[in-house]
Amino acid sequence: MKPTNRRPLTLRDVSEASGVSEMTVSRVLRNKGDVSEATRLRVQEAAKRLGYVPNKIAGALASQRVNLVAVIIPSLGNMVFPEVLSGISDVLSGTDLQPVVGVTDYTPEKEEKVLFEMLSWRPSGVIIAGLERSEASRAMLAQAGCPVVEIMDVDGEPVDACVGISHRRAGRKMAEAILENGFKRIGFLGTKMPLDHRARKRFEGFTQTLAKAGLEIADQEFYSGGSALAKGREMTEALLKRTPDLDFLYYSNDMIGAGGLLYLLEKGYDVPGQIGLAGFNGVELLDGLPRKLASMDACRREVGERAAKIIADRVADPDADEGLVIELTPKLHPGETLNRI
Amino acid sequence: MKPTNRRPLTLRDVSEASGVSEMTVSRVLRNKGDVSEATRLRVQEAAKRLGYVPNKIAGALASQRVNLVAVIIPSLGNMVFPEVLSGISDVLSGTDLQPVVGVTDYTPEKEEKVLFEMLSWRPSGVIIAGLERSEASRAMLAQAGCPVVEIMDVDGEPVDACVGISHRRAGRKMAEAILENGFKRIGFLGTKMPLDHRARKRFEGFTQTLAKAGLEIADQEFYSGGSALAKGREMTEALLKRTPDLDFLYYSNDMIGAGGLLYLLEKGYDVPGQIGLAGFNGVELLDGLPRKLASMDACRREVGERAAKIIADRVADPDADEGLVIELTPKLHPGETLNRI
DNA sequence: TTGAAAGCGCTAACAG
DNA sequence: CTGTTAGCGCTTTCAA
Repeated sequence: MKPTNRRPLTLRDVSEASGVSEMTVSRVLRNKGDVSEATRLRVQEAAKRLGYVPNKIAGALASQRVNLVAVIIPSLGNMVFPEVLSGISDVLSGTDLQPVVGVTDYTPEKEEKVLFEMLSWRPSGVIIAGLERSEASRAMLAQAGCPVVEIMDVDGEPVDACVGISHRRAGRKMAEAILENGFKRIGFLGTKMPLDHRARKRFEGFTQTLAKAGLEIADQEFYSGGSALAKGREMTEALLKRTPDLDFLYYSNDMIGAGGLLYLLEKGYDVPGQIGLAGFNGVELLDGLPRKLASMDACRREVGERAAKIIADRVADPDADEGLVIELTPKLHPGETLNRI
Repeated sequence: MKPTNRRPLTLRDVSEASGVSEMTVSRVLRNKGDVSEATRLRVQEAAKRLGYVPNKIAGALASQRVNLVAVIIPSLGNMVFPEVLSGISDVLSGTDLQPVVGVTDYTPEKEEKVLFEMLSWRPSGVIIAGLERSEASRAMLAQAGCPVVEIMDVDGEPVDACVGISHRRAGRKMAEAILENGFKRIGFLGTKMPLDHRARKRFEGFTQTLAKAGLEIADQEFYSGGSALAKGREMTEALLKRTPDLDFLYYSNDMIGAGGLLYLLEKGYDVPGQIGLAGFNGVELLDGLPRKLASMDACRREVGERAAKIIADRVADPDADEGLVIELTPKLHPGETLNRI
């Protein structure tokens, strides 16, 4: 089967093939307005026979409406974002809206570019991760003329609506749980990403609560690139070599936490008796680990669902929910690496 | 910062603000044609000051060109596809083309829908996973009037171009390696997905090679849904409980393989002395496992890169590479769970 | 180097 | 229920 037709078909072709006016053909193809059953059938038959695919570009220009929702996230490799997407996608599939994904690689420059590119298609809404961005990006969002939902974080000033958790609060909560369990010599392992503001806020909340208890991070280690699982091992080894008396390791994500856990169990550490562990995100992966890693669930699916809901509602009624801020509560999963009974 | 302007700006607004004709404004904004430095600056200043974002819908309709490449894949949760995407994205970022992702959830119906939806935006090219699809989908691709690259598999009849590995060959190759190492009682663990044609073909190639050696799969187990790592554990346990004398387990993906590996090591099995293991995909994750799982690399990144290259070349020159088929060679990574020296 | 006119393929609005 | 008439905001083409 080889490409046959260079010129894509137009409404006119269907109109001629069916002997019905373009306008009526358009009505049939959009299920809009009343059309007699007879004409409907003739048109549908002709459209299908010819293999007509409507031109949404022309349709969008004429109707001034585009059923696309721009979804802008930092990365797809993270497991976290696909889950948000799937929440969005589930909700939107109940409407006629369609998500379109753009990726920023955690850089404000790329974000600006992607945002500009997507807005130039005049989407019906924008869902975008985080609250920190360039002035130019904020300006574009403010002028977009469509609903904007910033997601995954609520610690900051949204342009419009906002759904997420407070990462500062999440960091504090984890610190409290660790302190309650009597851990004192705490190490931190994270990513070398100054632009991951959510990780930064968790870290701030974490250290802040430790400080209140008169403690500080005893040692820390950062990585970038490579297999997170392998890096978790390496960093854990390096950290404990340098500071052997640590009794707790707080990882900025579950993947490196899992690597650390595997390493410690292999080396015969008593977890959590001798050393406690916790990660962040509550990823599904944890279920298969030899011991369940403590973590905190960032409500990723729900974030996606709520954000999509806000867009859908606003598309239906432009005044609904303007500037709405939804703070979700991250749940602590103590797993088997945090509680010393 | 609140949304200020309901009506998005048009070229005309910039034209009026700068005192330059719409046409010349358009030229400046697209770097097309000769414009005097003076006018160029005035226009750029005005556009930036107003925060003008061009309307690509109108532009695309007028110019009959869209710089979008439709990328259609079964899932984002799989880790495999984000890697392909990143290959595509890397290559396209060197052009003015932009990928747009659609997800089919491994169903032909959703694929048909997504494909129709994307084609109705008249993309410059289509990259789509797999070779098996409904007649309607094939027809749409054939009529699309743009380059089409089917990826990840070469065992079948492409509509146009094609880049991937032969999964049948991959299955055979793995079987050969297993046989060479003297394993005889082989179990298979996979997903319950009749529509995952690539997994099916690997399985066929695998059993076919076993058959030539007078062997067959001794037992098998399938799963669907849930944490793949956890499922890998459960299935492994179930399989060995039922058929304790297996000496090799072939997993249809690395994640369940990793779960199985963790389970076996925990239970004190001698791997690969007592029982050998292999997965498929060569995911990065494997580097952090206690013992490196044997696997086979599906060249995911390269597949993405090559596919994007084909599209880019064809956009530049419509006659380039038509119907090109590129078969990549999957590499076997024996890891530490296959070779008994 | 700049501008004016004529659509791109479709749909809103109105008339029959 | 069906058709006609005007654009949507931009770019192509041609003229100045």
